Amino acid sequence: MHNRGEVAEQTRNKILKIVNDLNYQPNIMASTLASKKPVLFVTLFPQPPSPDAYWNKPLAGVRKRIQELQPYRITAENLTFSQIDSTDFTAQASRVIDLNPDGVVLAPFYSREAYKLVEILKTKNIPFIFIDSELKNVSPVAYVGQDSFQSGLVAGKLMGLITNPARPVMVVHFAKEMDNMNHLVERERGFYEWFRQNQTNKKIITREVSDTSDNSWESDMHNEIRNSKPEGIFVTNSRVYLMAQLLQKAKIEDIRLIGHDLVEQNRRYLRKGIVSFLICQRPEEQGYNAIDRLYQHVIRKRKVDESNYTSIDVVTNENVDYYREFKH
Amino acid sequence: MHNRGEVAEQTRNKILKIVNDLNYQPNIMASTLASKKPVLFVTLFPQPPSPDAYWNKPLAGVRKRIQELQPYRITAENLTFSQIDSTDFTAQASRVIDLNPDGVVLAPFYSREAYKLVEILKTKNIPFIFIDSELKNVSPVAYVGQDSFQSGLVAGKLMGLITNPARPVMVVHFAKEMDNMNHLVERERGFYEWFRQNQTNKKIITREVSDTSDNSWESDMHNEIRNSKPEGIFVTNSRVYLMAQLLQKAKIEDIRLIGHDLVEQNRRYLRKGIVSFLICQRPEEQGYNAIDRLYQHVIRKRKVDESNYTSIDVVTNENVDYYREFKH
DNA sequence: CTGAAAGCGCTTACAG
DNA sequence: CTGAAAGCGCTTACAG
Repeated sequence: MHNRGEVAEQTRNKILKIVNDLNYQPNIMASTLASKKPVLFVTLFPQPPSPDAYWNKPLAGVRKRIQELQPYRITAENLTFSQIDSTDFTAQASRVIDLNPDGVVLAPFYSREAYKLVEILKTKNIPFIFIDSELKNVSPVAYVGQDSFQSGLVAGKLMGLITNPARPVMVVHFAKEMDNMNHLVERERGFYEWFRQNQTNKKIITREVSDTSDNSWESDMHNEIRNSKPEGIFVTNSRVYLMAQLLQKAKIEDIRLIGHDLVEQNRRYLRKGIVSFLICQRPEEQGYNAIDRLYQHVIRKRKVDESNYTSIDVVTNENVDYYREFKH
Repeated sequence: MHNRGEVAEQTRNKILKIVNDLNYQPNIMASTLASKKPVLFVTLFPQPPSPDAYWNKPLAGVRKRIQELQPYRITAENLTFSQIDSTDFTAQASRVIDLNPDGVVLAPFYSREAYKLVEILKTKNIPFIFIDSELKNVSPVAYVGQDSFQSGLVAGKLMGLITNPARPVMVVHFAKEMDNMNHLVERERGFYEWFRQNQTNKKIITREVSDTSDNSWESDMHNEIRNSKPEGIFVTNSRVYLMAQLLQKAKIEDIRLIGHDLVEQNRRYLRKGIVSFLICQRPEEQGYNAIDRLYQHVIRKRKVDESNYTSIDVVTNENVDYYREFKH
């Protein structure tokens, strides 16, 4: 049964039949108790720039599931890499390898560098799961994240509901290196697609803000707004609070704002009514699920669903309090 | 440590201090392995009238968590009672008692009868958790459900978005015995409250449909619609598909529909565009969480949060596919 | 290679 | 009352 040594094919089948007939289920409690072998999972996520930042949330979910799994002798090492320096990803990736983990949860933020890490994991037979975004053609154990295009459709619909069809709207990306940010592009595509299907003549423009290290982007954006006079702005990521700040400072009150993710600053602007909708993706649940699937696959030897798209939540002032975070 | 016999207070404290200093955590695996004592949880939910009906969903969540907890020697007995006959509740309640369970999850559908059951559970020291709705002043281990008033606010906001402020809207309850259906009343209150705060002059009327056993309600409702000409209808529970059916049959296409819960028929009308929004409450998650809390309380002896309001999800044609059910 | 013993960290029936 | 042994259902090092 444990594939120890050679057994005649016939005997093997006979035993397997009996096992099957008795519907034998090994007792995991007894087996983890008897086996002293500890299990190590490693996570590799972007470094959150502040305690309220988005990437703390998947980590909270990871921690929760790890804590629950503590009796199974599972521990985790949570590594992070710089969101502005791709060489740091490579450095952390080699730490991942050095730890020789039994499983890895990975946000493949820099795709080129991530492909290299995945290559090594595969040769070492270390199972891995993608979170947030995925690399194609590398067959991970699972992908846990959202469907960005579809969430763009939702953003489009909501924008369609709260703006006059005759008035223009704007899409804003706060990001550098857009090529690595496939998410944002997909959200934008979905947004445009909704209007293509439902309000063909809607006027939409897209702007990128790649540098927010000083305030110079603000006056540029302010001019842009004066020129194109949008009635609504869709910010494709969690940094919608930056736009909210700008509108507040400039005392612009007739522009509707839609953005992503329930980080603390966004929550505040949602409550003030400056942000109309936030589209959310339950990052804590994603972290929790990623670890759970690794556990199911590595320890329980069960097959897990390969893809796990989390729900696309529409959060407003009225229901925001019921999208609470895990307690840490 | 196991409170066996008498120990001098001093010695007791000394030991407890050492235990504390060493940060001793008992190993649950070893303890459940050694203890042959099985644990029985009982659930008592309304009987689902069809395989697609709402109350199958909490049950699916219950089953999922029970299955996960199987190695802990936890089993469950899932009892149901008739939604149209309160005496059946009492009959099933006495079966609950006869089973002498280690914990109970209870939907207190008929409040008077439920109070009696809770009374007995308390004298027998059997912990219980409410699901879906709760009884006041009986201190359950936890309540798992939604905030109905708040979800009414969400319904109001959405209705406000998709209807002209100058046009009337209608609230429809499909229910008999409204006094026992506090949920529906609270949802209605929240709905009115949103308009009170945001569109004071909005015209809203409420209608009750208590008998849908034959089709006679349909012509009555059709007349009602012809008279009051609502632009939108809010159905306060999962039976919004009945209204959708009526609108479809009568070929009425200019009325917006908002309702509750992602049952299969509602999903279909959402896809067809006849229902604009469904407000949902993750019933599978509620069942799952109820069992989990019972487990945390009974087996792990941990304190659990007393109330657990689930999120108020806004589901549209664009995001419906990502609110999937558990696999059974 | 393979059978049988020791041991994982607890609980509980039992002997003293 | 209370200490010490047996046993829960497995894994793994070990002897043959």
